[in-house]
Amino acid sequence: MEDKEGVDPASEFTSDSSWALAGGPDSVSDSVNYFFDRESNILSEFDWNLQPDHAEQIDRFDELDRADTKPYLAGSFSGSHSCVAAAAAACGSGSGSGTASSPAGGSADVSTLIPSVSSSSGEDPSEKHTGSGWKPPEIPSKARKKGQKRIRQPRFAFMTKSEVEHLEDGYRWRKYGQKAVKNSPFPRSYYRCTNSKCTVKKRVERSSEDPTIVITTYEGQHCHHCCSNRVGSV
DNA sequence: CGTCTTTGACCTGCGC
DNA sequence: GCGCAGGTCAAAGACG
Repeated sequence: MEDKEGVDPASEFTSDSSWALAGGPDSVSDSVNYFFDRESNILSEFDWNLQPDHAEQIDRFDELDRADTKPYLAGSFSGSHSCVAAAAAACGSGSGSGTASSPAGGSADVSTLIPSVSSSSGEDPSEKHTGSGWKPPEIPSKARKKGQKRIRQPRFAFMTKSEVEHLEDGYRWRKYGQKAVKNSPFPRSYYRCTNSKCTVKKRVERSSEDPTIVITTYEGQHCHHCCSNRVGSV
């Protein structure tokens, strides 16, 4: 896994069956594109200091889990849930990393940000929890995992040119796992929002081709106010 | 003392 | 059905 280099994680996003390049007319609807047209604005409204001028330096990649979710994506973006997903993504992006112990805050040199959005299933995000954030009253976690299908929440990924992996975004995150990923010498870190009621998760990994690029993927939506869990206001 | 990171094991999904 | 890879859990240790 770790000795297989040559494939950029970003490529996996687009080549993998569960990750499709969005933004194209044959992959998503106009409504989705509409959203993508505005995504940078959305991010800009948060803490991320997006620099559109640099956005073209790196291929944008979006995450769409399944073909059958596209209709949902399209419809939702023009509806209400889409806004939730979008806002969640933006919220996550504008709040994401920044673990209390992360030094990223000041040294991160964010020169490039390519936001992307994805939606996995059309189910209620509030029901999609496999982590400690959601604990069924009587079903053991393991039993639940066996009997309940894992459902992905809307995801939002973007690449950042930074020397540090953990970019300060205002929210507090707790690392719950790290795995070596195939085709990449760099491990992937898994973070979860420290807010016990929040289901947002984040994955952080470096591009194998360009170690200076950090790929951050947010999944889910903050169930609390974007500012309620921030590390130091603003 | 509380919070967070680390790390190995386990589980699930997916392709062959 | 099997094997691989990704994702999550949970115990233990470290740190402030």
